[in-house]
Amino acid sequence: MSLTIKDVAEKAGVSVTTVSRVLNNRGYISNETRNNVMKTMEELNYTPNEMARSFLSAKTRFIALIVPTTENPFFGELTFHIEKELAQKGYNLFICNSLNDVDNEKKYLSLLQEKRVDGVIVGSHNINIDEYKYFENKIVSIERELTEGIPIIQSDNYLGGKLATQELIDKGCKRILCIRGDQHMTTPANKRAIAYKDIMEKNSLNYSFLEIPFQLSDEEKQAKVDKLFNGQFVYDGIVAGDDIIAKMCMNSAMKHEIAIPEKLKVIGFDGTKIVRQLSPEMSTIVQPIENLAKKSVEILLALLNEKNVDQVTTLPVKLLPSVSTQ
Amino acid sequence: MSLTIKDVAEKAGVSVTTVSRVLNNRGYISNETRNNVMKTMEELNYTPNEMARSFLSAKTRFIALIVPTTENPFFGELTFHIEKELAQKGYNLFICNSLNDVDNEKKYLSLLQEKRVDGVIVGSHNINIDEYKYFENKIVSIERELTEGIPIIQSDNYLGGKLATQELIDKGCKRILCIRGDQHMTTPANKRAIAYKDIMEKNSLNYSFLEIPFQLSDEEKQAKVDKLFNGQFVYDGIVAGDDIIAKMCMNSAMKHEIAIPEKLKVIGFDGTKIVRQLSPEMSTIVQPIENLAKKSVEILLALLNEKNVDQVTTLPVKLLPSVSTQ
DNA sequence: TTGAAAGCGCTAACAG
DNA sequence: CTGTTAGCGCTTTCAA
Repeated sequence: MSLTIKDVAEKAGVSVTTVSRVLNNRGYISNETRNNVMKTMEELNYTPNEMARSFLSAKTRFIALIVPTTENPFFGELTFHIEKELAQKGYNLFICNSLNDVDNEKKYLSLLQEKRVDGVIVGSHNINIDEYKYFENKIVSIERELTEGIPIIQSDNYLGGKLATQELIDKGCKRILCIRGDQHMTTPANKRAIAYKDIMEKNSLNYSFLEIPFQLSDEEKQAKVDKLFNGQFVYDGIVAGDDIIAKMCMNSAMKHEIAIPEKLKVIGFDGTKIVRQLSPEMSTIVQPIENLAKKSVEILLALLNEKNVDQVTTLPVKLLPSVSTQ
Repeated sequence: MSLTIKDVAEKAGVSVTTVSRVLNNRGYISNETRNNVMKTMEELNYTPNEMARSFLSAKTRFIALIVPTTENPFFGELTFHIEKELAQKGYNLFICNSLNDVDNEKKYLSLLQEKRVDGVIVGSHNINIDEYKYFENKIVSIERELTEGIPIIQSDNYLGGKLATQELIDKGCKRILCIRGDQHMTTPANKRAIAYKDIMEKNSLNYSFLEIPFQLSDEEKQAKVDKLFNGQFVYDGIVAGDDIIAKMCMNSAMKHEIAIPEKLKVIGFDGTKIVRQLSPEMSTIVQPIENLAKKSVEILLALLNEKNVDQVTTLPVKLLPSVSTQ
C-alpha cells in the first residue's frame, strides 16, 4: 500500500507527531527538523491520506450536487460553475443525477449521509422527500422550494415571465400561448406562468396554458408539441417553458409552414451558452447561471460556517431578443 | 455528532462486532439478535459512517472524471452517462473540470491521490503530465493517448473523418476545408484530419486545413472563423472540428450571404443530443457518447478488479446527414 | 521544541 | 453464535 506518516517518521528519525506538525504547519518546530521532514516526504514521495484526515476531522470537503441530469445544458452549465467555485474554495464536487426520480433521489440522500458529505446543493425537482431534514443547515436549493429553513437561490422568475410575455405583446402578438411545467409542483418557475397571466390580463388578452412537465422525456415533450401544431393552431405567440421546448415549437412550426417570426413568434427560457451559440435566432430569457452557482456555493459555505444567511436570494434575468420575436 | 456503531451496540445490549455483523451481513448471527439490532438501528436512525469504512478498507468507491469542462455538451453528456453507469455499479462520481489547463490538471491529480479515489477516467486534453503514472492500473482515458499502459476508449475518428469528407464529396463539393484541432497534440481526433486528407487525395482534390485548437475560448474560435469568412472565401465545403465550430461557420456564412447548402455545405462532429435538438438542420458525425461512457466504466472497473482489459477500444461513429449538406 | 499515547468508527482475526 | 482486542492513518492532548 501507499506510505504512511509512520514511514516518513521512521525514515526521518522523528516521531509521527512531528511529521504531523510539519504537515499541518502547526505548533513549534525547529527549522532544521522541518526541513529534514520535508525532504524525507519528498524523497519518499509521500502523499497524506485525506481519507484518514477526513475520518478524524469528520469533514470530507465533499459537496454533493443533486440535479435531474447534467445532460440538460442548464444543469450542465450550472454544474460546471459550481464545481469551479467549489474547487476554488477547497471543496470537491460529488455529482448526483436524480433523473427526476423520487427513489433515485432518496437513494442518493441516504448515500450522502453515509458518505458524510459536508453539504448539499439541490437543483432537482422532487417533492415530499422527508430525508432532506437530515441535512439541516448544510443544504441549499437552487430554484426549488424544499422545506422551511432551507435557503433558496433562484432566478427572478416572475420578471422572466413578464419580460417574455411583454416582448411578444410589444411585437404585436395577440393570441399567446404559455407552455408551462407541471402546475402541481410548487417550483419558483411557476411564477413565470403567473406573470404571463398577469400581463395578459393587464393587456386585456386571453391567456391559455399548455402543460409540459419538465420530467417528461424529450420524445414525450416532442409529442405534446406536435399535437399542439397538428390540431387547429390558433396562436401567434408562444412563451415556452425552456429553450428546448421553444426550439421544438419552432421546428414544428416550420414543418407546418408557419413562418417565424411573421406568423408566429416564440420565446424561450434559460439562455444557456450552448443555446445562444447553436440557436442565435431564438429569443430567450437568460438565467444568471454563473451567479446562481456562485451564490449557492457562497451561501452553502456560509451556512457550514454557522453564519446567518438569507433565506431567499433572487437574481435578475435578462431578455435576449432575437429573430424569433422580431 | 452522529451516532456510532457503539451507540447501537449499547442500546441493543450487544457488542459492536455483532452490530458490524448485521451491518455487513457477514458471519453467523441468530435471527433474534439480528432483528433486535436492526430494530435498534431503525429506532436510533443510525447511518453507518462510510468514511470510517473507506478508511479501513482503503476503498472510497469514488471515481474521478477529469474533463475540460462539463459546460461543453459533449462532456456534459459524457458526464451524465458515466455518473449513471457508475451509480449503478455502486460507485460515485467526483467531477474535475481541468479547463484544459495543465496546472489545474496537476492540482487535481495530486488531490485525487490525497483523496484516495479508487479510479480515474480522463477525458481531458493535456499532455506531458507525469503524475498520471501514480494512477497506474486505476485509470482509463477517453479519446486521449496518455501514456503506454493506460487503456484508451475512443471513437473511430478515422471513420468519422472519412464519412464527413465523403458526404461532402458525394454532394458535389470540390474545395473542401478541414477545420482541425491543434495538430501538435497527439489526440485520436487527429485521425479525422488524416482521413480527410486521404479521401481528398483519393479523389484528386486539393486539401487544406485551418487549425482551431479546442482549448481556445469561444470568442477566440469565433474570431478565427470570422477571419476565415472575412478573407477571400474560396470553399464550397467545410469539415468542422466539432458541431459548435460548424455552427459558427454556418452563422458566419449566413452573415456573408453565402447560402447553405447551395453555396457551401458544412458538416460537424459530435452529434450531441442538444445539438441534434437545437440544430437539426446540421449534418454531423455522431459520436457514441453513451457507449464511450459505458465502455470506460466497464474497463475501469475491470482494471480495478485486476482483470485483463483491452488496451484500445474503438467504437463506431455514424453519419447524420441533414440540410447543411443537402 | 519534541514525543508518547489515546482515540476517531469500523472491521477482522481470534477466542470462547 | 457472540465478544474481546487490535489496528487502519492521522491529529491532539498531555508530558517531558
